[in-house]
Amino acid sequence: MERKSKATLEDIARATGVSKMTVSRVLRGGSGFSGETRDRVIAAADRMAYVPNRLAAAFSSVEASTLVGMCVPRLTSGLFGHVLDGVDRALTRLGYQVMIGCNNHELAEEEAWLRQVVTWRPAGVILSGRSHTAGAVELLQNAGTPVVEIWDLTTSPIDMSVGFSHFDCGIEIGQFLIRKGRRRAGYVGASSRADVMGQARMEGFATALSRAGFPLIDSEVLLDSPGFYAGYYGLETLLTRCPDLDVVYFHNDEMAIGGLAFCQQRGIRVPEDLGIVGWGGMEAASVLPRRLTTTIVPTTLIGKLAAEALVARLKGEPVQDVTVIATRLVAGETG
Amino acid sequence: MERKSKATLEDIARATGVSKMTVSRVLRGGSGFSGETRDRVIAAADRMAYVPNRLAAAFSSVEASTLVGMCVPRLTSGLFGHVLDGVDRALTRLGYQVMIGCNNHELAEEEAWLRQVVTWRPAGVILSGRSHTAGAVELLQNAGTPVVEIWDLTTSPIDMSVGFSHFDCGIEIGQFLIRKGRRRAGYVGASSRADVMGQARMEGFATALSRAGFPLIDSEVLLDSPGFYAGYYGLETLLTRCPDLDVVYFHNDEMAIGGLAFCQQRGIRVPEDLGIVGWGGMEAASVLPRRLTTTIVPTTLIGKLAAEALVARLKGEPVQDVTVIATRLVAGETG
DNA sequence: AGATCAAAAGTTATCGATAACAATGTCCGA
DNA sequence: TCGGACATTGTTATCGATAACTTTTGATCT
Repeated sequence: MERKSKATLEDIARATGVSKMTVSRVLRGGSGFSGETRDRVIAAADRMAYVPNRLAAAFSSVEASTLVGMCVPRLTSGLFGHVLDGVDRALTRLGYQVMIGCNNHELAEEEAWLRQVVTWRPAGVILSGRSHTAGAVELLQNAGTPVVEIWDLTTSPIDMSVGFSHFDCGIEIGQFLIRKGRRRAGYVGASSRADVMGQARMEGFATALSRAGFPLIDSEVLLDSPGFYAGYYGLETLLTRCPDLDVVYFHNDEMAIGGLAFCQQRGIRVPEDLGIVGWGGMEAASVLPRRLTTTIVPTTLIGKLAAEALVARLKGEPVQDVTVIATRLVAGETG
Repeated sequence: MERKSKATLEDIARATGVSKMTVSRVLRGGSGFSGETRDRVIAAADRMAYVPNRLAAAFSSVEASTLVGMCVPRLTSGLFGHVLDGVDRALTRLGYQVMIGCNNHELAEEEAWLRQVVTWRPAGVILSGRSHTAGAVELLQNAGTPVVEIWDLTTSPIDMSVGFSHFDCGIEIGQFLIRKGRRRAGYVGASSRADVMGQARMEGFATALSRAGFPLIDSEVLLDSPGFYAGYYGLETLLTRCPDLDVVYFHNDEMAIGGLAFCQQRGIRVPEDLGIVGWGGMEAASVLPRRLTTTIVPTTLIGKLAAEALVARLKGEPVQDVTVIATRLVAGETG
């Protein structure tokens, strides 16, 4: 497979009898040329199957980059798939390209990814979470590009932040369950060391319960990926230790569905014998026989707003540093 | 936020007292320098927080690009999330960066994405599916970069292919159901116009049934995204027309689970009254009360092999053009 | 008609790296 | 001690676009 077409601005310029600067101006659609030249240039570019070289463009002028880096904790998570989709749609529409990365919930991997990404001199970067290594922060500050931290709200972002408080999600669910009369609550999670967000939800949950006078009885946090199996076996382990819990809050919906499966298996009635509460708002959850009690996170919206904030900053438009996203508690039938 | 560090090879060269070519050689880890120079250069680069400019590198020599474009039909699909993960892990490990795109199952959107991607002069491109617009194919041939088409097997790839036959998946399920004694089968799908792969599975399914003498009774293909709701309502519609079906094959697992939910709602016993069969191998499916009958696709593996094939070609190593991936029929308890 | 000014087009320098080639220097055997 | 082989280093040109500046053209107005 050999590169056939390799027309450059120069070639088009020669073919049209103008200078390559004029060609550049025409193709970027600015001003400084007559209608007649424009037509001739465009016709020539078309005929010669001209493919612009954005490498050269981005290289010659920092502002010309249309590359945005986006790093998520996991690519296989349903939630982040939607975030990514929101980002990608918005950025594609606005003429940008997305370079992805996945940090597996490890800050060090995020930094490693960033070190690669900044070599491409991206126009901006979107990160998930508000915790980063010192090296990562320094790298970004030196790069001088706009940065949006999403998902986990921070009031003192590196640059901009679009997200919500995981702690508050936990608080809200805790208060809700107390109102529903639950008194003996447990928590089942699963995460790598560095997952501060699930941790924050659990802490919010525990805080709300304590304030109400019925503290969290026990929790089981597996060092595993937070999926269906972890929910199933996590609940089993927790109930073995504390058989008399009356509600369990899970790290996410996948795990809660695993928990539901365990209950069904053991003949534990939900919600009569045990309440099951998830988090995140997974599509699957809505067609379960009983609607899952959970918190819905507007994932696509977060992605979209993050992308738009980034582009606004790039264009020099005013942007608010912190965008708070509202999550929605769905009462469901399992809590 | 201002760009602070902007050290270039030139700066390091000056600081070290060598030429920038020598610095370039050291930092790329080739040969042609003494151990002493290497240490001094590396120390200087470190001290000056040197960030290589891959834009300049890729620009000056075509081989230097470590950028790979990857286009999937949907970013929110669980299956493609895993494919993407497989690709990303493999490419990251090998020192490449991934630029993503999403075509929403529309060939025209794939071409539009490609037009943007090739301007970055990527080292290679991974596409999903084997159908592409004429413009897209021409673009790729002119670009002269390696291309891997994944997911849907083609024996005459643009360049390389890693995938499996959707038609054969349908055949296999059809034969399986006939062996199990099913005689009155239906199909429920959902897709955009251009989704040839779901179409291929249905055709394989219908072919197997016809060969056995019990042709496909009816099918319902919604113009909707192939999710839980589409499965639920698609089955409802199909059963209204043909109440006496004894098995239904769904476009994918999500839809099959929607179908299961409908059965549960209506008191239809599965698999006694009606068999429910999915496709794809969704994690969630494995913790359902009854294990879903489905075909498991090794998504991550496909991504990994596609990435590795691409890199092998880039390094000039021998690569087989077509890699056939085995899918696995899981008998389950719902078929 | 000449002055004025804006639009249209051209010129030159530059971004930061790499390729290709040239120029040293060093060591060793003949 | 000479010369070749090889390792080390330097020089020059180049990739394709854009920024900033200059020149030309043409229209308008007094």
